Amino acid sequence: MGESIFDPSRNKRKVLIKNRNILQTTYIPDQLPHRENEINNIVDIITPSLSKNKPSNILIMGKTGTGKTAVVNYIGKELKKADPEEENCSFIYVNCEIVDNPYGILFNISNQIINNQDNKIPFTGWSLDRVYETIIEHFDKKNKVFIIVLDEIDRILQKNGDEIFYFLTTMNEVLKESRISIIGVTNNAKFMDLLSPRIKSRLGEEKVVFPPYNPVQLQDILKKRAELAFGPGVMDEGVVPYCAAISAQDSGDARKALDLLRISADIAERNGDSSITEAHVIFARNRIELDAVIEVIKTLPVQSKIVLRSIIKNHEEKDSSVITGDVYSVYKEICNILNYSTLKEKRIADLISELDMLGIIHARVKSFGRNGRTREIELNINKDIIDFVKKDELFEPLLKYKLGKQMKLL
DNA sequence: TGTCCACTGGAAGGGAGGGCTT
DNA sequence: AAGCCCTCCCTTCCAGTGGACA
Repeated sequence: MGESIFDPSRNKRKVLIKNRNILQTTYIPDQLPHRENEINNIVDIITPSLSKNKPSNILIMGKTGTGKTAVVNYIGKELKKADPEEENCSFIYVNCEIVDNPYGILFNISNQIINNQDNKIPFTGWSLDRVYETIIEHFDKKNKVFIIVLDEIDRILQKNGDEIFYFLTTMNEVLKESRISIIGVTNNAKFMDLLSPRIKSRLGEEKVVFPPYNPVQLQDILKKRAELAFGPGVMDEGVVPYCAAISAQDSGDARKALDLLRISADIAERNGDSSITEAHVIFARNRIELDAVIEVIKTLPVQSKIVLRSIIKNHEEKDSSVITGDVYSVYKEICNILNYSTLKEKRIADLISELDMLGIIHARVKSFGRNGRTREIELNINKDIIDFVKKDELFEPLLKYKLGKQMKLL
């Protein structure tokens, strides 16, 4: 019997994280420090639901990492405590970042209210009208209040307009027994302005704004979580204040602060270090930034990758401004070499805008006078990430072609 | 002062691909 | 099998535009 490769002595790692779960951003803590006002506010508004009365619709606004989602889910949990059998009200949560089309949202809602397999709505195939009517039927059967949370609600608007909101907010006029109430959650301060007037007033009956956490509050939040997640003496004193300071600088985002703490702990653990130090935090900060961008790039559709590759090529070959037209001509050549179909100019212009929104590039519209008006495109990623893009196996054929040398336009 | 460039930004529509219904 | 429906990706069309240049 030989030695197993899983020899215990090989694992010199010291366990620093007692309860990893608590540091995840999906974790709903029992207490949400510094959000008491917001919680009270919302509870006041939706309390009538416990006696089957329809609460006002609410729009929750606040920057990312200000605890909106956590608060909403916390309230959902508490609501269930107050009404365990869901006799008077049910809480439905939909994340519109994941499902961002009308059918998907209605499908998602229906899944949470229909428990009988046979009556389920299929995930595609039906007309919206039929889905809508079926949902109403099911709502009405239950005779209670449904509180529907639409998290990241602005995502729907971007792609689909506001028809779906009209659907939802006018449902009460058709419902006989039940009532529904919408809680919209958004980090887009201009969301309201983008809605048509008839929907604006319905959706925003009540507004609750979540201000960013200040450094002291952030520190407090981190400290409470850290106490639960780590054993005693595992963390240097300066770590929490440091994480808080960094995150406060980057706009008071508690999620980022928590990530920072978790990744720092991970790094320390993996290193076999016996405690978490500020050095780990610095390390973690760099890694988070890098990982986030790389993840985005990895998951880019092929055509977008080719566009990005074209932009990089342009920057390597040109001293002057890189504009949409430049990108397009290189894009076409790359497509030819790789044997991919070439999309039209308009589509590429749109893909460039998307890369801009993802933060991978900066593309701003600029007029070059007689030379027209178009986008001036800058890269917004560092050398390491550029290399990462170039090494994508998708672009392997380019190596043989000495791309650029033969390009007429460059 | 007007012209004109190289697009932008918005809208509308096609068609492939998912799947339901009859 | 034929007919619907919804979504996604893409094309086509077009009016609009900031500013260098004549």
